[in-house]
Amino acid sequence: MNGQAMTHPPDGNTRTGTSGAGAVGERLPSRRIAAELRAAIESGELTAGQKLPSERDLAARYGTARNTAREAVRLLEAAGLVDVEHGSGVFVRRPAPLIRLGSDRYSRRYRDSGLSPFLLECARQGRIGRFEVLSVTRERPPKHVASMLRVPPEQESVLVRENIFWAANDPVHRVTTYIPWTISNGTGLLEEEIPHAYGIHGVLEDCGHTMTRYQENVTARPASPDEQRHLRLRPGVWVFDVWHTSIDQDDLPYELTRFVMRADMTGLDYQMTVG
Amino acid sequence: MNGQAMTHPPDGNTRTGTSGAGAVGERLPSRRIAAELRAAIESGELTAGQKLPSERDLAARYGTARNTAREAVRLLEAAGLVDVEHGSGVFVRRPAPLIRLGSDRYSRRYRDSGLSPFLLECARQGRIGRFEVLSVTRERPPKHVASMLRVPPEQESVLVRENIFWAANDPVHRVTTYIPWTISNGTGLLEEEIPHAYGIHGVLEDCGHTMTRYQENVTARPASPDEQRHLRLRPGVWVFDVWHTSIDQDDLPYELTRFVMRADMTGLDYQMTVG
DNA sequence: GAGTGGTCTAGACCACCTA
DNA sequence: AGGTGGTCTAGACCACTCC
Repeated sequence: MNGQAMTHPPDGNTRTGTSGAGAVGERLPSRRIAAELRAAIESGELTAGQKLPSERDLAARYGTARNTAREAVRLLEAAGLVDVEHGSGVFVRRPAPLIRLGSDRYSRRYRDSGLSPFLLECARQGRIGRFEVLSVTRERPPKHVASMLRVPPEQESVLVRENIFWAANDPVHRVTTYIPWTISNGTGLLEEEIPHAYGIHGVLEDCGHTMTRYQENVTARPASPDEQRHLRLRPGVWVFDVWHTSIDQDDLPYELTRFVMRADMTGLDYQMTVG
Repeated sequence: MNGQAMTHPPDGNTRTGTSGAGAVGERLPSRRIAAELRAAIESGELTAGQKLPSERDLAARYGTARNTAREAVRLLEAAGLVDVEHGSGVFVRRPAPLIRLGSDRYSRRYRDSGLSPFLLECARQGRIGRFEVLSVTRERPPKHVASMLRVPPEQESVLVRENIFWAANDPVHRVTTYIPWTISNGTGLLEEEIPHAYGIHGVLEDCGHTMTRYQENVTARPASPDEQRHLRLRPGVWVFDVWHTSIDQDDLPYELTRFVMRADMTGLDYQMTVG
């Protein structure tokens, strides 16, 4: 038999009946296999961490080519239901613990905790956070950054700090911070090691910029190849792309940070007052 | 020749040199094709809306099987770079216009615009928004909803409204609103047509609940099959999953809404004050 | 070394779109 | 009708993991 003219749906196979009714109605073999596995996962028949049958097993059970079983696994992976481990197998995904970022994380009441906002959130959630400094440079700002920070692009430069934020053993955020050179000059922020327990915001506060409000623009998109590497992302995982602007007591935007956060391990909580 | 022992990389093909250096270093044929197409897109050689070579073309050009060219297209699709149209071809994706939701959309200063928050944002951005009512029911609340709304789950019921929000011809949000029955009873909110120009929040305001603050919890995840249908999502597109809680002048959470928003067409803007 | 997923071949027929 | 993507077959070899 050749081609797709399927005349042998595995109607009599042993799985029918053990999985939910969700799998009924799927006509394509790959979708049908995926739907049955999905039903098994959602019904709890297959539990988190448990191993699925191998692709060769599935193909044999359903009487399909291996590629077809493989396609089914792919659908489940894209849906975020399973983790595929090269060489070991396919496993029902264990939901990753979220790092929840609260909108109060910059509040002055945490000023004396000795923790910068990200480390504070990690500590709140019982995880050990840390920073990795990728680079600290002085650069001409991109147009978008220059206009946000009110820096004339042809005149001034900005301090750029590139970081990875880690929660336990997972790299979760790729962070780029821009500060006008006129503000950061002489503060020690050009050093890798930040000379303040409270981090960048401690330093900026000491030199006269207190955060009175901030703005965050949130979008989401597929990760770039670069981000997939840095954040060790499985294929198909999206990222949050958050642009954060800090505004001081004089209404001056004095710091701009881009957070690229793996969207499968990040939550954002905002508490707003209505004016 | 069989198997993957590739001994004929298309080194002398005509594309080499026309695409960027980003394609160099890819060893697998599928990745290499994807990288060259990606480079062509990112360099502007292929512009938005333009058609890519057909899978059969690509396979011939690179001397691979069609499946291999297809895999390359798949990678680009997952990266959000192209749209695959069954029967017509593969096209460089035209960035979809974002609906930006501002944190001030519930502000009372828009009270007299005659537009509810979503329609307001559409109008601001020059698009025509509309609601589609899927269902209006009275139900026992899920545990999570009951606790948020402080409704004892075994005693009370909630009004549940299911909507699709449309921006022009795109379904963009799948919205579920929960209101304690003790609050919504007798307000006319059980009707499909909401008896107030300002929408649900107008009705609730008239019966004594003014929004003084709200809370939004934002996560993102792959769309469920159901959401893919309702929002007409291309494979691989994620959704924002936003739980919004409205809190009134007496600090009572009186309304809970879940927004499932296609993440490729939605942005969230928050303006925060630091306490 | 046995078993798993990762990639590839060289075909095939089906579903859809455009003309 | 002809071209495009969608799915499938029945094989193959490679890369990785675990015993």
